[in-house]
Amino acid sequence: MTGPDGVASPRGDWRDFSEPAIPALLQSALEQFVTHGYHGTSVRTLAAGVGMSVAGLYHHYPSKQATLVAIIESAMADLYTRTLGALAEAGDSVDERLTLHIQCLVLFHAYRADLAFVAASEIRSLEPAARERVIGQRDRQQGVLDGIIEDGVRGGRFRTAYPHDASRAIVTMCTGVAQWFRLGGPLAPEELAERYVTMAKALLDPAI
Amino acid sequence: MTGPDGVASPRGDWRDFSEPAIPALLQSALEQFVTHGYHGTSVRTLAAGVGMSVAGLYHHYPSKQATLVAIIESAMADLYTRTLGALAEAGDSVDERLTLHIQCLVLFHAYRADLAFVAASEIRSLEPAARERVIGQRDRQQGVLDGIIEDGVRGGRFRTAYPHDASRAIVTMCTGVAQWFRLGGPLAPEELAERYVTMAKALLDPAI
Amino acid sequence: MTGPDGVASPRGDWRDFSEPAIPALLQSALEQFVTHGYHGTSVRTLAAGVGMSVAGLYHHYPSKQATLVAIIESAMADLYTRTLGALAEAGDSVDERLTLHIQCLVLFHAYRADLAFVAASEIRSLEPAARERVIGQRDRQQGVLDGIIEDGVRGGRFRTAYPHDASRAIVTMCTGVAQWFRLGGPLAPEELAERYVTMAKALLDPAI
Amino acid sequence: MTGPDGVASPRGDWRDFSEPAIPALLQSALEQFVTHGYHGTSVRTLAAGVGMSVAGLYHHYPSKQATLVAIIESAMADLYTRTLGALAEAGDSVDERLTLHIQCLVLFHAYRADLAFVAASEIRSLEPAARERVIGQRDRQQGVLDGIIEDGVRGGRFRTAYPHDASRAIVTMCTGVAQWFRLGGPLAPEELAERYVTMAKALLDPAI
DNA sequence: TATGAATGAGTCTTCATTCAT
DNA sequence: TATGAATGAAGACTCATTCAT
Repeated sequence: MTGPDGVASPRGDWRDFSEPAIPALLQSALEQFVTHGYHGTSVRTLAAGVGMSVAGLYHHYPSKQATLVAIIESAMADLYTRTLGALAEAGDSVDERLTLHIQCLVLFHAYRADLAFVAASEIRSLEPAARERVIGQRDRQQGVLDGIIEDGVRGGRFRTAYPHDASRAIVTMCTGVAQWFRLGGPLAPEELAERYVTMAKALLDPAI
Repeated sequence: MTGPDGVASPRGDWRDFSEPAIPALLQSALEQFVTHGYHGTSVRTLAAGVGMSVAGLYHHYPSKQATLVAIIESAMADLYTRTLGALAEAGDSVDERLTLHIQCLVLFHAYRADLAFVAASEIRSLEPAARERVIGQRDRQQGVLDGIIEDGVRGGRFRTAYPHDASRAIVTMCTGVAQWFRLGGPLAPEELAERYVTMAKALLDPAI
Repeated sequence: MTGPDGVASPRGDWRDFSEPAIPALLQSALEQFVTHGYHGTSVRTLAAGVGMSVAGLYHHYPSKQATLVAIIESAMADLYTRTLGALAEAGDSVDERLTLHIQCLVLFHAYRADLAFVAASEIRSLEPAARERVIGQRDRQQGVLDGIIEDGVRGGRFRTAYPHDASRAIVTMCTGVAQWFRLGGPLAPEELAERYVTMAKALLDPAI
Repeated sequence: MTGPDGVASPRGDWRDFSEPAIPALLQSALEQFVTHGYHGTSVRTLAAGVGMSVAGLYHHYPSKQATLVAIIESAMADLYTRTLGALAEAGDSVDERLTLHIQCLVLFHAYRADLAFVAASEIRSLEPAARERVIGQRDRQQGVLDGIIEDGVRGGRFRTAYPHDASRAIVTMCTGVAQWFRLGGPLAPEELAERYVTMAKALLDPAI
């Protein structure tokens, strides 16, 4: 994604996580959802988390459910936009597409661990309409790696005998980053992403 | 309990999932926890799920929390017991230890997907005492693969440059099986386990 | 009350508190009613108090209410029987009737403090039929002192200007013994009774 | 607040019971506690008593227990403040101190019978922290009469041979007023108080 | 915008009681 | 007698939400 002048803009770069992903109120809600889950969080503690009255909170969001929807849809949109950015940068090379896509996945799940975690774990707490929408977005997102691997297998670049299982395994291990990675630890997200690229490639291309 | 060949195996075969893991009441609770989460499940629906009155449920478990504790601790114990069985069977070979341990992990997360899922996702819903206990068990379980990989790297069997990240990635992809695998699908757990063994080995031993 | 041979018998003597007033089960219930009140005591703790199952308790008393009725009616009957014994012993002298009746009241509220306390404080917890019965017994009991004092005033023995208030004050201070007196303390019930006789007489016969 | 003569009395006159002692919500709760006891009263009837929903009640008090605490502590504080007022008015004379203190006790237990009754009978229903606090206040209150009587005996004004028992008896008969006195009956609290002063003095100063 | 007060429906849990064994 | 298992009703309390101000 490029800014109006055609120069890669911070806001549009899929590697840039300097801007907060969601407004402060949702960020506070997100932290509570991570810790106690959606159903384990009450509107009262949500309001307390932003130093607001309960009624005041309802001036920003019409319901507790609406905050969850806003959080999850923002997460899905953010990741998908970054994914498109990575793919655009990669061009046609399967190898480059895999590399940048894995990097994109790992960076997102490392920098936006909370957001990614809730977006995955609280889909079940969405009311039907939003749930279906989000499930569609999730499948579309999942399909990206499937497509890359299928292309790579067809083109002889990857030798895996079960591309679909490999894709699942790779997605799972990348999204799993959100469960344990903490910013400020010994490893920067970018280094971790490099390692995951290496592991994914090895996994797709077993020695025999 | 005896194995298929009549040889006594004191604690059951680690590959055997024919016996139900938990009593019917907990099984019913488990299914609701999977679908709606612990906090999203009420004792009313819990009781209805086993065709019992609410008060009747309290005759068997002193609290809703107690059912969660029973479920999670049973899961942790079951997996660890199987892990010990697999390691015992593997003997000293690093290769065999890795192979059987991965098989054990995948079989458990495929056959006991619900149990494994709740044991991982609802630790946060445990009250402090049980939570600490379970976290200890989880870390002990995690340490098993760490140990195998460290041994393999030391002995030259694996060439990975970051054994700890590789261990995390492998554990994550194996436990991730619980999120999507369904019994009765195209692939038997045993076949899936084979594939994961292959992928794990490739991941630990990249071409370069 | 005299035994079959006409000799004053321990069991019939209004001064004798050697026999337990109520069976063990009721005694245990009584203690809980004193500590937590009738509504603050559950059938489960009642059963636990006598080392019995809940269902077992229902073989002895048909309901929780029945234990309260048994306790209170036994208290009322015990006190009234003793009162009759004291009056019979006193004969016609107003002075002697007052003396022995006060002694009887104080001894009962000292020796049977728990019983007297619950009989007074839990009348409100009785269901209507038993409540009315007990209120009748209480009023009859109260009337005894009223009668003595009226006689004494009429006969010029007491100079109080408001016999009814004096009667209330004396009854109140005697029954109040149950709230603070403990057996085994520095004063024996019999000594206390002597003192209360003196105080009651002074109260009924002010200097001017 | 000013007395009838226009002289400022910082905390109100100890003889003045024209102001309600507690807010309407607590007054309603108080009446139910008198009739059914604390444990015999449910939050549902508590709410119904003030024409409010259960949840509405929790907007004002965080728990049922909190209403009991508020009631009892308000009773203890009210009585003690009045007691200090009476003592201040009495000056150094033992006779005057006794007179005004008895008057204060009787007026309080006549005008605030319900409050006094619950404050005495439901101490056992307080949770430990509040219970200890209230017991301390009760003992302090009890100590006032003990002190006056000790002074009177030491100074030769009272001839009782057992001042401590006499004090207990007097306190019991004064607090007992709350059990039977009803406003609007044949006797005004002030008249009753006069009579109790006379009886207490007689009791403390027996003819021989 | 913001909030204190309010609420119907729901939460988990305990109640007194019953009954088959 | 005795009891483990069970239950409908009620217990205290919290829920997400509304609304007058």
